[in-house]
Amino acid sequence: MQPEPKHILSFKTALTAGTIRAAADQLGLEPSTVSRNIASLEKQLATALIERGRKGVMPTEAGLLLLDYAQRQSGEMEALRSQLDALTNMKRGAVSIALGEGFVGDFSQSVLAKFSRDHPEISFSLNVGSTDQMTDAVIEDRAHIGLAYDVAPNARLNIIAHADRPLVVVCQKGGKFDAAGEARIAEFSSLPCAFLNKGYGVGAVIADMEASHGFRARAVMETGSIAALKAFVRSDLGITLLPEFVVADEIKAGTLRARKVAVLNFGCGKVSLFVRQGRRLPLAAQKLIPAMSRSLVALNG
Amino acid sequence: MQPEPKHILSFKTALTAGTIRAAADQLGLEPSTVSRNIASLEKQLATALIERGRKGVMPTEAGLLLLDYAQRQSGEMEALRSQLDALTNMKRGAVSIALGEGFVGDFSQSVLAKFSRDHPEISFSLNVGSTDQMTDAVIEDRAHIGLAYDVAPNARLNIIAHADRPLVVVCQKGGKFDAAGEARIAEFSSLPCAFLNKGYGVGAVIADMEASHGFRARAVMETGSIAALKAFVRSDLGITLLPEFVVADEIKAGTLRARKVAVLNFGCGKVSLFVRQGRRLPLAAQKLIPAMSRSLVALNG
DNA sequence: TTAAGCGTTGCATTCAGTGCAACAATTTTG
DNA sequence: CAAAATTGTTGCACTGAATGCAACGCTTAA
Repeated sequence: MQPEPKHILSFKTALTAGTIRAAADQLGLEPSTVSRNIASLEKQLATALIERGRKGVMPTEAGLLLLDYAQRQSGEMEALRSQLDALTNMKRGAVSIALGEGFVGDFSQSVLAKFSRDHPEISFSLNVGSTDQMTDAVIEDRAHIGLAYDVAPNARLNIIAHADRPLVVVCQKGGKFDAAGEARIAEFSSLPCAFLNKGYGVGAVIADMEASHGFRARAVMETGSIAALKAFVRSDLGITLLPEFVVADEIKAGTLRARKVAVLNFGCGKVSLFVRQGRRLPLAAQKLIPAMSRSLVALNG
Repeated sequence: MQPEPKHILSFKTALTAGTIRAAADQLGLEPSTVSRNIASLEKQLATALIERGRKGVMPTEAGLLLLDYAQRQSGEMEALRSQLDALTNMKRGAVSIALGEGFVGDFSQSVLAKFSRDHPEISFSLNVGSTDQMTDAVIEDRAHIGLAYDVAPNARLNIIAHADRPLVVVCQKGGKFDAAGEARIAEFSSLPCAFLNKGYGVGAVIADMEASHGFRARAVMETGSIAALKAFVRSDLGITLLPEFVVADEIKAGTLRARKVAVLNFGCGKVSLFVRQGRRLPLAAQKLIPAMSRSLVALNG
């Protein structure tokens, strides 16, 4: 076992003060207490630490060694406190985010980039994958914050904010499957489609739509990669269904076109920002969440 | 103030055990105690150290920092204990002395015997061998104090005292090689000689003499044992060269004769008392050194 | 819904740590 | 030369902090 800090303090003070009584005064204790503290230390270390003389106390060699140890330990403690301070003042910190596939480009280039500029000492850990994987990561505390599409209601998750982001038909602009105006459900059965897997929220929403609207899409490709979906469309092999913000860059660049589906509430998936129910988050995460939440609400408008 | 060791132990155990209850079992405490110990730590450091979850506890970032601190501190403590052990063993158990071969009889029967009577709680460890071995032993901290013949200058050694002890010719009194008066160099070439090895200071001095005075001794025996040299002479097989004090007992008993060499500064070797440069010696060694030094100075007279 | 397991809290108890006073030993002082 | 003063230490009564016990709130698994 380690020696008691009190004992070491008594020992240290006795040596710097020169006498046990002076140390007792300085510490606001009784000489007997200081004496016993040192004696306890000596018993624990099985060594004489001070030489008791007439004019006070002097350190033995072992005492000098212990003094050195105490000083070093004190330095370690100071370092720890400063590290801890840095942590609580958010001069440092690490936030782990579970991010749905589609958010990588959009979010890391807007919210996270800005937050990172404002708080350069905070580092991020991005965990990218399907909606199911993201919720699992948050539930099992592998990530502080989750952001995913169409998160299933879950008692263990606390949905902080959400935004309606319906699915839109995405096609190559000027390609074989390009068309103007709103898309009709019939197109899904006739045109070649590429979809995300079921584990992804987008895939789950599509499966729901098939069931509720009674159609069967002509799925020629199913993948876990949004990049693969984009490549599918860019190659003019068919169409896909995605939330519009996922392909915002391409639409702006004029390479892809997004068409709303002409059915009320079609693909009414939501983007959800969530944490684990009841989890106390680090300060860095607590500050990041409002920023992400605001950005999400902005998507609603 | 430093945190209590108990608290840190509770904290550390809780994290390694995974749950507070497991830690309580392991430490033989109640879960409440462990919980409170950690809470106290958190209060003192004003930081959350663990995340309380369903399946136990997990360290926060601050917790990881504290864990690192605890581990480092534990290492410091271990180092201190080992230093203390070494110190107490030196003090009460062993002042380690590296003793040149020739000093065994003389010194262990005078200085050491007296010192041992005055300080019965101190025991000695005598490391006997050649001069080179002795200096190495001191340099590498295998011995506290070294005493040897013809120690070469060495920046890592601190020569505390030295005494001129020229070599003398030693022969069997009344034997075939006995003679009166001073010895001449020519005798070394004509008479059978036994010498110490080069590693011994005596051997090195003899080799120097051969080079500087231009003769070649008729060495019929080279050994690392002074007892063997004495036996060589006692058996009347020839002569040897040794510092006089090595054979002081035999000369006093009248069995051997020592003759000075009739050449100025011949075999002007020195006996040196030395410690490692910059070494902080245990108290016992610090007390022994003056005694040995006095004895050495007495040899000069 | 029930059961089990987690960490936490309230309360009575205990024991280690503390203060007070007296003591032995030494130096300083009258 | 002896008394006073100052040193560190020890005996004893006491206080307060740490502990154990039991109950609680909460979450998860069956």
